[in-house]
Amino acid sequence: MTTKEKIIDTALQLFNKQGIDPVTTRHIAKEMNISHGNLCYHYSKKEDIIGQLYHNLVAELDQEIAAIQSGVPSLEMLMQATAATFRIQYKYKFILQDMVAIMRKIEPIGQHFKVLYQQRKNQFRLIIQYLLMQGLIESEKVKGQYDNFIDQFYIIGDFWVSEAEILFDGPDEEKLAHYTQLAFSLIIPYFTPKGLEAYQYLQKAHQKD
Amino acid sequence: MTTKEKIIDTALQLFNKQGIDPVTTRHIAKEMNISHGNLCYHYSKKEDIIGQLYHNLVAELDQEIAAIQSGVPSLEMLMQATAATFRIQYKYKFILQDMVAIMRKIEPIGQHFKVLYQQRKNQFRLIIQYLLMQGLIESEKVKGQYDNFIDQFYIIGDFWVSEAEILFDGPDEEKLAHYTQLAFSLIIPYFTPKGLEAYQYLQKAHQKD
DNA sequence: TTAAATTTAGGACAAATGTTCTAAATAATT
DNA sequence: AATTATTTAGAACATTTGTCCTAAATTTAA
Repeated sequence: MTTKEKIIDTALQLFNKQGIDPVTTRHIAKEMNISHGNLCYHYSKKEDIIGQLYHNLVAELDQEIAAIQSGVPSLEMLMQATAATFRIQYKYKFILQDMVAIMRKIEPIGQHFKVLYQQRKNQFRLIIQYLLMQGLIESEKVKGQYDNFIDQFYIIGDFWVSEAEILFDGPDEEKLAHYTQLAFSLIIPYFTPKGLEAYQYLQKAHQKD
Repeated sequence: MTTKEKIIDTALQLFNKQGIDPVTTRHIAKEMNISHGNLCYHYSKKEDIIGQLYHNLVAELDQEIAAIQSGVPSLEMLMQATAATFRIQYKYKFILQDMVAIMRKIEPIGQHFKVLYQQRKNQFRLIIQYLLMQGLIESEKVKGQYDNFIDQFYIIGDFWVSEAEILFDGPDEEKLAHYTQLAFSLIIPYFTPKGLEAYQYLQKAHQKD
């Protein structure tokens, strides 16, 4: 691993543990036993490190989603995509926990996130349409209901890490499983009997892993 | 207004606009045209100011909720409580936007929030029971469904301000109305036909205001 | 009115932070 | 083997921040 990579790695650990505010470039350098000057040679500003980490987060998400979406859309695909997304988000949890502060400090990230959000929303719309066509979820009781649903899903998807940091005591794997299930269960009340059956089947299959 | 009150007032404005990190005690003092020494006489530490503001948030929430809950439980009550809560949360939005950072910086707040969360959850459980008894919402399709629902509701309730800061362009009142509706609409898929009717009636009544 | 308490202004000081610079050490290239 | 480029360490510097102190000004109480 190059020094540059190790800086990113160490910074991620420290940011995740303490948040961006109390972690300085000097702390990162000390943690990995290199000089402060050396660290500044690679990343002269803390913002550059955060920017790189945000870039890595997005890259990992893109890669994972692309891999999953290469298959046929299905309920299982949605579950897998959710689980994969949550796992990656948790890996970079400081970004979501300090989201507003980061967006204010580094404007381009805020802009990018906005675009990304629209893309994700459109992707989700396609999946909803698929689930409707397959008769797995009911048609809208109220106009715009599924648009609301998507917004709700993404708020929880972006901020469960913050809520978990404050409220959840327990190992990371349990935390991840709990909140993945919590978010995904948003869809349950929309299921048709057929959809519910498919969901419960997948749940059982997943528990065997 | 005493100097002490004005400090709290000014700090709230600055924190809401810029977040806690970039706002220093000197900025607050300068903003209100008093000396830095004077400000430190009243609040020697930034944490004390944040603590006071958190205290005020909780006090306002308690007061509002108590007033609303003095009446008979109803769907309208739940809507009013949601709207009132969201309004107060938005007034102190920096607390929710910088939640994780604040909890880490000031541990007692984190502890208090945990307790508060359990209280709110229990209150909500009572309301759910009431709505069930009145036949306004369906009984659980899946065990633990309404517990999940409450958790989902509170994640959105706590973090819509963060999402809105990044994604929503528009005046505060619209923002507030949009996210209040978004959170409340979580309950729609659980409505019985009777519940849906009651909801739509209340929606219309509310739009006339 | 006088004495005491409170409030205010301004400065002092150490510690921390972001940033830049220089020179040594190491690696790569010719 | 020589030289060029890259990487590293360490120091230096201005700024900022939290904290404390003193003395003046103002208000309150006796």
